[in-house]
Amino acid sequence: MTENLVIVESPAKAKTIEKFLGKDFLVKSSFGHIRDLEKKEFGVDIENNFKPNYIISYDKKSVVKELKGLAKEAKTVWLASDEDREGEAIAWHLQEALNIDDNKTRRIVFHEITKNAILEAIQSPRSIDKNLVNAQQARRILDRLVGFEVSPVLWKKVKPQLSAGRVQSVAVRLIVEREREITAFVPTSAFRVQAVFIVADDKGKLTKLKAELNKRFKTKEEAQAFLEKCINSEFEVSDVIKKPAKRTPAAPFTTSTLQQEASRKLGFSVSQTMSVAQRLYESGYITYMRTDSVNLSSLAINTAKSKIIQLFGDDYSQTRKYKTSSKGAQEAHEAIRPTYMENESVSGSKQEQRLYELIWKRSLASQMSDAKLEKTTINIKVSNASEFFVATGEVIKFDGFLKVYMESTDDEEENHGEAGLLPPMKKNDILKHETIEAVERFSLRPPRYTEASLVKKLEEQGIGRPSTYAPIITTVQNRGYVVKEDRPGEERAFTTLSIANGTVKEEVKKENYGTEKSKLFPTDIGSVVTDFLMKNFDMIMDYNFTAKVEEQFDTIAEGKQEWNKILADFYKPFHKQVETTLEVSEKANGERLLGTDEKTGKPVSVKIGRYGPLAQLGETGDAETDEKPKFASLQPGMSIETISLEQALDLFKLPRDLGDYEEKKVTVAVGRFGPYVRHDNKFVSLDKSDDPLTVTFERAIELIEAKREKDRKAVIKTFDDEPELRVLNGRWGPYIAFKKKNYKLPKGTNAEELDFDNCMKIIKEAPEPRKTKRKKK
DNA sequence: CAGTGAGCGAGCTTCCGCTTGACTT
Repeated sequence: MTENLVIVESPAKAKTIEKFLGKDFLVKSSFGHIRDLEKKEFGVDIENNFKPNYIISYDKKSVVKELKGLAKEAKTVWLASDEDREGEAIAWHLQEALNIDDNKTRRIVFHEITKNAILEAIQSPRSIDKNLVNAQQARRILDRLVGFEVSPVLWKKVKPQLSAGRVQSVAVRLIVEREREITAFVPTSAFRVQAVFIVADDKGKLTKLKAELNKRFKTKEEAQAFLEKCINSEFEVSDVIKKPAKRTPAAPFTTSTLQQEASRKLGFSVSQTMSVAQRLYESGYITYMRTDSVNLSSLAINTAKSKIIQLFGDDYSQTRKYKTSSKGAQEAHEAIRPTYMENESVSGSKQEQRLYELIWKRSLASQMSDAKLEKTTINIKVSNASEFFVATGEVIKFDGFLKVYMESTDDEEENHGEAGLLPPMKKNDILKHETIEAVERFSLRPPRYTEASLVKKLEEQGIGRPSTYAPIITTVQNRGYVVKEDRPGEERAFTTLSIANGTVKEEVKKENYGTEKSKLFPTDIGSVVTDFLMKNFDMIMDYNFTAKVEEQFDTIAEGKQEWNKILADFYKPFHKQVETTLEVSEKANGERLLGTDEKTGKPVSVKIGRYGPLAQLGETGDAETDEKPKFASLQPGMSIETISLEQALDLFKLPRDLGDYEEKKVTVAVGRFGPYVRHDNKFVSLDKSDDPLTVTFERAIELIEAKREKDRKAVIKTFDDEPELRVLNGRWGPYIAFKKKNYKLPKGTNAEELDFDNCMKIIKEAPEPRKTKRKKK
């Protein structure tokens, strides 16, 4: 029998701690929360002071059973869940669910997984902080009330199966509003003037110097006038200004900053980062990856220091303590850092190695000295004009932390990176110009969110927690509110002016802009739901709602307020909104009238239908003519908010009848899988370059014939005795098709040599397809 | 797999935060 049972949240943590504590301690894990509100019948008795009804979560039954047995045998049970609201609640639920006596329960906490921290914790146990637990219960119950009262309103007023919640609805709102800012954005253009000067040094060696004019011109005429003045101007250095500057390293990683940097530097998605980090954590290479703390243990700071001195010398070391600035941080863990700072790399997959290296560099850099720079600004006056050119350069005098790590940024500004060292120059030097060019540049619209920049925004607002950032991104996409995709950019013309042979030459060039990769776009349903919620549940949709209720939860944690009182205060006005909305609110479908079809004189509108966004031609309920309206689904990438009348009318042109081929109709249309040609009940996808609205009969036949040829090649073997049995060539190589089912060939089979008996044998021996319990759709 | 959009009614959906695997593609 073990004297001491220690329960932590994570199994990897349990393993580490067990080593520190020795044989008198058995360390087990609860795998997070073990109980939650009952889902059926709400799980909260609102009439009865919001009494929660907790049940053991389905997938925790065996864990709880095991822990219960161990707890019964142990003399002392140490509840060592995290030191935050959720951790305290886990400890309390454990005590309740495992039925542990108060006098044999000890509550302990530690912020870092080091031997000292753990031994110290064992020396100073406390009891469960019921106020903190109550703050968690209030949080949990409030989220249930919001989610389970508002979602059904959406089912009735918008569409079944939709969801709303304190976090997800606000996340969608951010994306919807950003998209509308982008739609409303009107770019302005201005002419930026850049010059390349030739500078000669003492020995007559020539170097180029790029400089930009201190002013942008609003019109082409102004830019032209300036360039004309330049033709006969002299260019003289009027100022050389040198200023020292410094840069400071960024704090070590939290979950949110790790997700951002892994996205920018390694191109990882938010969930990819988390699963790679999880593996590093389980291998013992890094500390816990779900944290909002930037704190490093003194042990880590010391090993980082000696590593830095060993690698780069004393000058590069500067120990620092970082403070968390993000709203609502609970700081139960350390920052994310290598377990052993001295390990520059670890074994594992390529991804694991790259993420580890990123974490190692960031952690090490955070304990290094500032980089010292010298910024040089050179002003060059133009004899015939009042404007002047400015060249800037930056020289690193001492690299400090930049030796290992440089943080990236999200901005899409075109000219990153300053020029490095400038050629030596002094006041009154006269410069010759190589080129002077005025280029029309357009203002930038607000950027769309990436997964990582959305996480950053949410964290800034105190919305969501490190353990939920990745799931939030998944949820809003699974609910169909948001899509992550690439979109092609558009082409636009811009004007350039340059000096050539003593005159100003004008050219019109083309550029692509607005190309998006892996960005978050709202869907129509996302926009409609957001509008509906904004109109009827402004309280929940307020960006400050979470911050406000967090303040309330804090007063509960401090013992200044009763948790049921806080909930009652919230629930009263909230529930009234629910009832009023159910009563008075119209069904929301985002309907928008686009105009009238000139041919038929009928109205054209768009809205969200049962199966998604659609365009409608004509009106319903015309009893006299008994004429039903025409419907057409919107195509991917179209939105009911931005579609034009012409685009909508185009949708009704499909399916198009192209004529007869082999006495059967050839039609072209757009289906769920894109544009296709249909002939004799067979479908052939159109090429990317084909437009279903204009594709010709000849081209359609070409596609049909190509498909036939391909199908012929797809059949490797048929059997006279059994027409339903065929050996086919598919996307993943040869396979057997038999009675509508497909069977893969055992490795090393030569498809050409298969005979009837071989095939039947493979079919017979094929493993039963496994049962799947897919939740989605 | 290449559609749908009338209307009725039964039965279902849904939240946020802690944790990992066990599942697909």
